[in-house]
This record gives sequence, C-alpha cells and structure tokens, in this order.
Amino acid sequence: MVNSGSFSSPQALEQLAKRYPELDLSSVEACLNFLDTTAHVYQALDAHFARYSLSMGKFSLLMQLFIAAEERLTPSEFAERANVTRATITGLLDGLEREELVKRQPHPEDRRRLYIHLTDKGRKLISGMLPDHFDRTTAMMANLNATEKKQFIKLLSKLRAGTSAMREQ
Amino acid sequence: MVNSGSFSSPQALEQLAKRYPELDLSSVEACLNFLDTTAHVYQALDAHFARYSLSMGKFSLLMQLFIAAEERLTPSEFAERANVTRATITGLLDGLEREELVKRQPHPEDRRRLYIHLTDKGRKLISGMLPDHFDRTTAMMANLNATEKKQFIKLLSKLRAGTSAMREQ
DNA sequence: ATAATCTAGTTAGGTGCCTAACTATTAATT
DNA sequence: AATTAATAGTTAGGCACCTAACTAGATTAT
Repeated sequence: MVNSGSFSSPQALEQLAKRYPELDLSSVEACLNFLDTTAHVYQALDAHFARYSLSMGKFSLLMQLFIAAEERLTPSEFAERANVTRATITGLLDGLEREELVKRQPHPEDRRRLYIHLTDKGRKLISGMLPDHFDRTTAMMANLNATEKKQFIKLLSKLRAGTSAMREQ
Repeated sequence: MVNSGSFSSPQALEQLAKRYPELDLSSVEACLNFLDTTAHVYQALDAHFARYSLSMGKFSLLMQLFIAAEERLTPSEFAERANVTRATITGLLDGLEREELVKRQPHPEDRRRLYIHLTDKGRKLISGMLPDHFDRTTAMMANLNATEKKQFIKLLSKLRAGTSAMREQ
C-alpha cells in the first residue's frame, strides 16, 4: 500500500505544503517516488516468482540453501539472513516441505536445532529457474548504465542511512 | 523478506556468477541493494506509524481522505489511488471504523456506493501527526542534497520502466 | 549438581495483502 | 420493458509477515 497515488496531482501536495511548513517538497517527492517504485518492483517480482509457484520469501529461502555450504542451514540462520522472525521461517518451511522442495532433518549435535536440506525437486527448481531469473534481473536494470547503477547504489545507501531518523526516538 | 542478506559475502555472488553466465554482477548488486533499502525504509515507516497506532495502509487512507475534496471518498476510489484491491480497503475500513477514525455513510445518488468520512478523532489524529511526519520525512532524505534527490528520482523512473521485463511474458 | 538463563523451534492470534465468488444496484442492449 | 453487463462493496479462504507465549534442550552460575 503506497500513497504516492494520492498525490497524482502535484497541486494537492503544494496545497498541503502551504498548510504545513514542515513539508519539504523535494524530500516528500523523492520519498513518494521511492515508495511508488518499490510497489512496482515488488509486484513485478511477485509475478515473476509466481511462474514457478514461489513467493519472494520462498525463493529467497531456496536460494540461500542453494548457495550455502553443504546446502543446509538451520531455521534460525534463515531468519537472521532474511531479517524476519523465526516464526515466519516456520511458516515458509511448512509450505516448502508440503511442496517437497526442502526437508527438515535433525541436527546431529544439538537436538534443539534442525538442518534444512534441499530435495532433488527443490534443487532442480532453483537451478532451473536461475538463468531466467538472472536474465530478467539484468533486463529490469537495463535502463541504468554502469555509472548509473553505481550512482544508484550510492544514493540508496544515503537513504538507508537516513531511516534511523524515521524510526528513532 | 529480502534476499540481500544471503549475499553478505561478495564471494558467494561471484562464485554463482561463474556457474551462471546470465548473472550480471552489477545488475544483481543494484537490485539487491534496492531490495535491502526497501526493507530498511519499510521497517522504519512501520515503526514511525506505530507511534500513532497506524499501519502504512491506514495512514495512507486517512491522508487521502484528509486532502480529498470535501474530505470524502468511496472505497473504490481508495483502492484505485492506493493500487490495492477493494477487498483490502474493506478490511482497512473495518479497522479504522472500529477505532472511530472514519465512518461509512450512504452515497446519496448511488446505493451501491459508500462515502467514507473522517471523524473528528480521525481528523485530529492525521492533522496532529503531520508535522512530525514531514519532519521525519525531511530527516530521512537529509543525506541527499537537492541534486541527488533529482538524480534519485530519475534513476527510480528508469528502474520502474524496467519492471515490465521482470513481469511480462 | 541443581537452579537459572539462554537458545531453537513451534503455536496462537492478529494485520494487510491477495483472488474468487457472492449480493445489490445501476447501466446498456435489444 | 426485460434481459444482460458492468460496477460497488463484502465475504471466505489463503499467504507472509508480526508479537507473545510456550516447550525442549543447552549453557552458565552458584
């Protein structure tokens, strides 16, 4: 849910800026543009992953497993890497295990933990979709040349550094 | 759920690039950076809105109402502006009405439609939080100067234009 | 060595999103 | 005028996230 649509007319925003001196037009515009872009990108990614009957979360999990040493990770490791709670991982694993893409196995040294492994089906799915996935990623970024991509990453870091001001106190 | 954490080590990505010639390092890096930033921004916004017991969706809805002509809109208009389904709006309105921030009222000319109005409580909440909201938005964007904000918007448009390649076919 | 604390995973319940199907009402067709 | 289409809102059911509370097992402290 992104609010940039609400300001499809720049007048509405300028109107509001008159009532609220705290409103900095260029900041709000940049922020709304960012949010609008996130919505487009997420919708596109959802549509892409849906081709393989995956959500972003499930893809991310399979991908981490695919590149992990010995193709195994614990649920907690997933949670930390993906920056979501362990409860979320439990739910994703339930789905992935139902679809026979991964399996839970006991950890040999610590009976609290589990090792999650890719099944053959899971490995085939992820390795088979990666060429398409990377092709599309390249295509999605194709309007930015090498310099622009570097610049983009730099600007994103600056935005990221500013998020504490939104969050804190 | 964002996967950039999975590539905290650049080696893993380079390793993968050797196996998959389709993987363009600069594109994937830019994309992962973008996704990582979205996660940070969304988390910060969620924390910000939580101060007022609001979600982003609810804030967006109240905001649209606040700036709408005559402070009223139909659920369908919300859905269109926020780019979500009407069913999603029904759920948000249920919550907002329960909290007495908005009220549903019959449409005088079309009995299928509703007009959603701000209550006094809703108007006070949104108008009272806007100074803080705009201050924080300015602060979040403060690491980007005027030129960088313009550049950022331009780069975001280029990314947005590329999303069709991820989505289509 | 036992108690207290920490960690791993799950469960329960809530929110915000979705699609598909439904009802009521309005608009268009013939 | 009567049938058919489209539109507005809701409902039902699913997914991915969350927090808080729980169990089992490992670790630390006394």
